[in-house]
Amino acid sequence: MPDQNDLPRIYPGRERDVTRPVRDLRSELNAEQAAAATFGTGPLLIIAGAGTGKTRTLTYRVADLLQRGVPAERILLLTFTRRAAQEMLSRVERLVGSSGRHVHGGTFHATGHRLLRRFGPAAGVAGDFTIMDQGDAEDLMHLARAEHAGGAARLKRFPKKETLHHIYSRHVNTDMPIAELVGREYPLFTDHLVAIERIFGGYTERKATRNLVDYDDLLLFWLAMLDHAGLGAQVAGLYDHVLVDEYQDTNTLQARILHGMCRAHANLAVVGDDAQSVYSFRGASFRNILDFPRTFDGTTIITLEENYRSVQPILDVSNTVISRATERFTKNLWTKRMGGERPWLVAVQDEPQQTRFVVERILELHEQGMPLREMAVLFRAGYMSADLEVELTNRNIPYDKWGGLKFLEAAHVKDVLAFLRVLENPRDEVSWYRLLTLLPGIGEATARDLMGQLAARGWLLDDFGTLPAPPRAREAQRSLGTLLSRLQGAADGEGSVARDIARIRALYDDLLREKYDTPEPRLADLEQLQAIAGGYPSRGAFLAALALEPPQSTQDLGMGTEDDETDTLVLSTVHSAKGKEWNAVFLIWAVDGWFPLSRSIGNEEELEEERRLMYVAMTRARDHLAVTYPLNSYNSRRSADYSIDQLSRFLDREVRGQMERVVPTFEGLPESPPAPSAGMDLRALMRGRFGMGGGG
DNA sequence: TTTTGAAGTCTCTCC
DNA sequence: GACTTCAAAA
Repeated sequence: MPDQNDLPRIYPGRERDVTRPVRDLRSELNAEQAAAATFGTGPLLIIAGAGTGKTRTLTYRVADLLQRGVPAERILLLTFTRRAAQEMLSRVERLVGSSGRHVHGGTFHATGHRLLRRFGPAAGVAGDFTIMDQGDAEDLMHLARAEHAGGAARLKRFPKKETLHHIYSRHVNTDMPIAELVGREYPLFTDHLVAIERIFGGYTERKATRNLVDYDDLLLFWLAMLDHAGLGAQVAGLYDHVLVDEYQDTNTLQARILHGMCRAHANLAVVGDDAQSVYSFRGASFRNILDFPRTFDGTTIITLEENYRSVQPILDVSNTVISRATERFTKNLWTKRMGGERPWLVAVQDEPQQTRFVVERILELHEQGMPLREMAVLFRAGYMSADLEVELTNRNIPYDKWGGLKFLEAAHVKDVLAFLRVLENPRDEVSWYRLLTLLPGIGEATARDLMGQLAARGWLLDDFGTLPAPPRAREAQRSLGTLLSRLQGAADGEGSVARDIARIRALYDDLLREKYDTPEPRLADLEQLQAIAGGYPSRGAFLAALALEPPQSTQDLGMGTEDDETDTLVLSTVHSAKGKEWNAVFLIWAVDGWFPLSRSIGNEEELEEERRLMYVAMTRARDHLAVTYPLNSYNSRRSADYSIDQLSRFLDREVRGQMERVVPTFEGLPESPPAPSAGMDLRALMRGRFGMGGGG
């Protein structure tokens, strides 16, 4: 591992090396950071703006605790993503040496999972439960809906499984009564409240009898364990210090868990920035961070405002954008990084030109010596990078995409995993449903009927082959039955999961080839899945890891290789980019309806969240920021039309005044389609703008 | 009654 | 471009 900070390792082992002086961590931080890092005991709230050294402060606090003699395994560090946890723990390790390795760190969900595996059996939760991801949970909700909706589901205006799951999850995470939630967010469905609650009851019941656990349950059971008469004290007694990153993205359920975990000592340090709260769809509320001092008596508040990341012009624009927020609590950021380039506001004609501008500017910066890994292209939603990805591939520019549609969400990958999951948990109804409907001649109704019979017989895998399937499905049923029985008997061990997948594919690949015209990319996905599986000792370990730590990007699938070695451009949704920084950032599709997304327009709260999201996007940049907006876009709804697009409403007159307007010319590149005659001369819109400046 | 094919309807963010 | 809904076919 590269020791970038070339810091001496003070703690080679668990014992402090008394021959070396204790490192003065204060000297490496500013006054506020140092106060936070070396703060003693009791609740601590650190309000930290973008780029103010939030991670650094938290990392140093962990190091300071270790230096003060707190055993590493008595420290719990909760982060929002697994990426953040890994990064912080490796920084701690660089700072204090290998003792940092024993700090417990991870996401709330991963930590809840670990505790549930360990303590669940004592609280009546079977230890071999299967974790459902969101898609699985929605599928189970679909089954519950089919059973419990009654006549209501036949109506047009009845919530879909995704909506039901969303309502359920919000209810669980925020404590808001279902009636209030539905009334507030889905007034259309208030007539169906009784049916909705009945479905939720059925969903919960199904989870229990099928030994399934959804993401929310990982938190719910954690809280339940804390409230448990026998276990509570044991679980709460695991840690002496709890630290939480991105506190503005926690919800009330998580706050209650923290309250329970720290009830004996109140040694809870949280870091957050209300201006970067962008996960309200998950039940998070930036009010949570405001309520912190009220929830935890005697809270000390420390505010970090000096930004070490961005040059002043980038900070100016970001500050102006966020200053329009109707409610905010942190102050403006400032920096000593004076000078620097003003952010570019780039008007392009259409998507192909936007793509071309981004690619050429990236190549230009790259030729000037900036590594690709120091640049990122950000966008509001995963699908918005499609055109760019094609072009990057054509030009052989390596990139790594974060966020957006994930590998594991692809139907064919889920299909193969369903085989493994049924083997691991024969009661896993969601996976049975997938497998059964895969067979010819078996649809939803027959699948439900067969599952009913399977349940009646006690979910024995070997019974599957004897079930009365329709004649068309007989042959496929027999081969599936044989396969499952055979795999069930196979032993775990080195490479066993990859071997299982190979056997599954012997059956499944043919189905795949029949189903799709071009099965090759999907077959390649399965190839990769098989390769990843090679690194796990058992099906259970593999499945749990996939649910909680999904490969974050297409590159991550390349297995354990350190990404630092390869120079790769990052494409990312703004959400996935949070907490990261790059030398040059391109924000594409800064168009009203795209950013902010049109569905948020008209809803004040959602619009505010979009604004914060824009702020997050801009503050990722250190030296260069370019915001691009196509003047017109191909509108798929009315495919013959181009629409004239508006620049994002967040880039108002004052913001634009702080930016450098740029219109790329693309001389000698005639492939670009001419502007369509939409009744308006688009070039007229561009008139009065500056030429492409600053470029070299 | 159940499955399948075709037209129609949206399209997000993450553990 | 993926998924739901509707209508016809088995």
